[in-house]
This record gives sequence, structure tokens and C-alpha cells, in this order.
Amino acid sequence: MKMTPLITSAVMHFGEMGSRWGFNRTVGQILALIVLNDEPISAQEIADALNISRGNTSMGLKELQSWRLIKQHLVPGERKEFFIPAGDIWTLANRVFEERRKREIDPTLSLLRDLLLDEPANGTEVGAQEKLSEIHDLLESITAWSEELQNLGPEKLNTLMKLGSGVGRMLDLKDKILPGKNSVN
Amino acid sequence: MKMTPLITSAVMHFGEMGSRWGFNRTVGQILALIVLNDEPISAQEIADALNISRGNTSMGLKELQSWRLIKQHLVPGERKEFFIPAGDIWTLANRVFEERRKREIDPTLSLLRDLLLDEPANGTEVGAQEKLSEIHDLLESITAWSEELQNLGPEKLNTLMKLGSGVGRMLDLKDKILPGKNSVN
DNA sequence: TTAAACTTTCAGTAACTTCTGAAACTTCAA
DNA sequence: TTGAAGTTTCAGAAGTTACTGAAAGTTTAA
Repeated sequence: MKMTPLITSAVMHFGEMGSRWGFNRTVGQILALIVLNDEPISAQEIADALNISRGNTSMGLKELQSWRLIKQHLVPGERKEFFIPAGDIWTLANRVFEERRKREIDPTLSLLRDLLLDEPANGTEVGAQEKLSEIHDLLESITAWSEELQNLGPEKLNTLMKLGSGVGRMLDLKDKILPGKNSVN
Repeated sequence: MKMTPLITSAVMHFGEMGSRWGFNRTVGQILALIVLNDEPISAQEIADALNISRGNTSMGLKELQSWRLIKQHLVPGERKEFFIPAGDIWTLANRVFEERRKREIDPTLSLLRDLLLDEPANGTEVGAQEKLSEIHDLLESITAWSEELQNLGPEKLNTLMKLGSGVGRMLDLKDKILPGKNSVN
């Protein structure tokens, strides 16, 4: 395993950012290493390249598999396991979004649903429930929307993103182009 | 300060989720309390309601102000400061997104730009740079896109979100409805 | 100009998270 | 069936982050 200066910088940076992205330092480093390597790479090579313990490496690989960001790659005739990214960059980014949605939004949505079922006990609670209901609706929209975007697939998503301010104009025209039965309200 | 069971549940939950949303437990609790209270609330009331030290409360309030999620509300004739949310739920959600983008995406974008300026030293680096460039483009799209969405404003954003799978159909038609000079490619 | 009412800062401690390395486990070839 | 080559688990050490409470700072009214 090489680790040229360029790759080292990138790997170290992904380590630092790891915790902000939802995993820890070594998990971030391992992911960067696997993504940037054209070759499949073994757990031992990862541990050596990053100078981390074999145990920590194993935990990290398990974590990345649970996020579905990497997958095993069995080399015929080799006993040990090699690892490669679970897809292209778009796929990986999608998986990160999805996983974070599960951790950051879903639990709150489910609590809010429960809280909104209770009858408000007094005036204070009426006001609070209104706020909670707004938050609930917002989170539901975000969830529905992010599922929608995933279904679009990379190419259309790219078209949409590049559309930029055109989106606003398109929305103004939507009722003209989408027949009534498809309109939302 | 009351803290009915409903409000207590919500506040505690926002505390638990706080760390996943980019701030810590008490900061999450303080935010929930301020948002759910119809009345402006003072630092001392917050400390009492949440059973946390006055010092911690002060830190938390400062943090929330740096995120632009709450603002001070001066009551005439009262010496102490009261706090209220910095806007409606949509505004608050936007601020959280924006702040997180700054922390989670911008630093990586700037590193990637630097790394892509270097000439690749060998074959390994050529491959790695291609990957880094893909990541760079993706992050730029996300950034541009999220700025775009903020400019749309809440109502249009809502229309767009509710449009659901209609988005795909609209994209198919976009060249017909947006004149050539506006098309992206 | 003083002192009362409040806010902020910060050193030290408590709580939590990550990492190591040794032991336990698994798989396979001989 | 043994043991060599590998993987996983986990208790405790190291590192990190959050919290308290006391001291310092600020503002205002008298």
C-alpha cells in the first residue's frame, strides 16, 4: 500500500471530517482509503497504512458495511478478505444521506407523532402542540422529498441541480404543463 | 416556567437528538424550550426548568445565537434578557442546514480544490484525483442547490416538495417549457 | 461611586467516546 | 484433527467533550 502525499492529505482530512459526517476518525480514514484505491485492499493493509490496531480496523470495516458504503471482494485463491467501495460516488453519498436521515429524523418523527396524539392538557400545551405539529410536517416533507430524489436517479438529479434558478420559473409554469389530475392541490 | 409532561418529553428528546443535529444535549434542550414557549424566557428560568447550571445555560444561549436560532428580546423596564426563537420553524430549519453545510461541506470543498491543483505524481495519483474530482463536483452541486432552495422561499419550496414524483415528469418536459437560452447545456 | 442584579468566563471534574492489544473464535489445508 | 492464517470481541487506557460552580465582569439605579 502506497499512500502518496496526495492520498495521505485526503485520507487525513476525511478522518477529521468523519465525526461531522456521522462516523468517527478512523472510520472516515478507512473509507477514504478504500474509495481512493483502485485496487481492492485488505484489512491488514489498511491497518498498516493508517497505523491503527487490527481490532480498530475490524470495527471500522464493520461500521462501514453497516452503512453499506463498502463491500467485500473475494479474490479467488486468497483466504483473506478485500474491500472495495459499494458503488460510485453518487451511490455512496445517497447512502450517507439515507443513513443519517434514519438517525437524525426518523426517531423525532416517531416521537412527534406520539405526542400529537395526546389531548392537550391546557392552554400552554395547545400552543406547544401547534409548534410540534409544524415541526412534524416539515420533517415529513423532508423525508418524502429525499426519497423522491433518490428515485430520480443520478442523471435526472444532476439535471435538476444544474437547473438552478430555473426551478423557480418552472414552478410558476407547472400548472400549465402538468394536466390538472396531476396537480397537487 | 411550567414544563408540562408533554413539553418535558419534547424537550428531553430534543436534548438526546441534539448531538446528532450538530449541537450538544443542553443546547438542544434550551432550543426546544425556547421554541415551545409562547412567552419570552430568561436565562435563569431556563436554568431552573432544565436543572442545569447558570454557566452552562449562558454557554448554550451563546451557541444558539451563533447559529442564529434564537434572539434576544428586551422587555422594557426589565433588566434581564429574555430569549425567543429567531423565526418560524422553516427559518430555523434553514439556518441549521446552512450552518451544518459550513461545517460539514465547505472545509472539504476547499481542501479538494487545493489537492486538484497539484500535478499527479504518478499513476496511482491520477486515479485518486479522478475520484476526488468527482467528490468535488458532487459537493459543489449540493452547495449550489441548497443555496437555490433557500432563495425559493418557504411557499415555493413547499410546492416543490409536495410535487413528489411530478418532478421527474417536469424534468422530461423542461426543454419544451424553458426557452433555449435558459437551458443549462 | 456604590452596590445590587444580572451575565460571562474558565479551571477542574465528570461523563462519554474511541482505540489498543491480547484472548477467543473461525476457517481451511494438510 | 491439528495448526496456521486469518477475523472478531472486549476490558481497560487514552483522549475528547460537556458541565459545574465560583470568581470576574457588566450594567444600571440611586
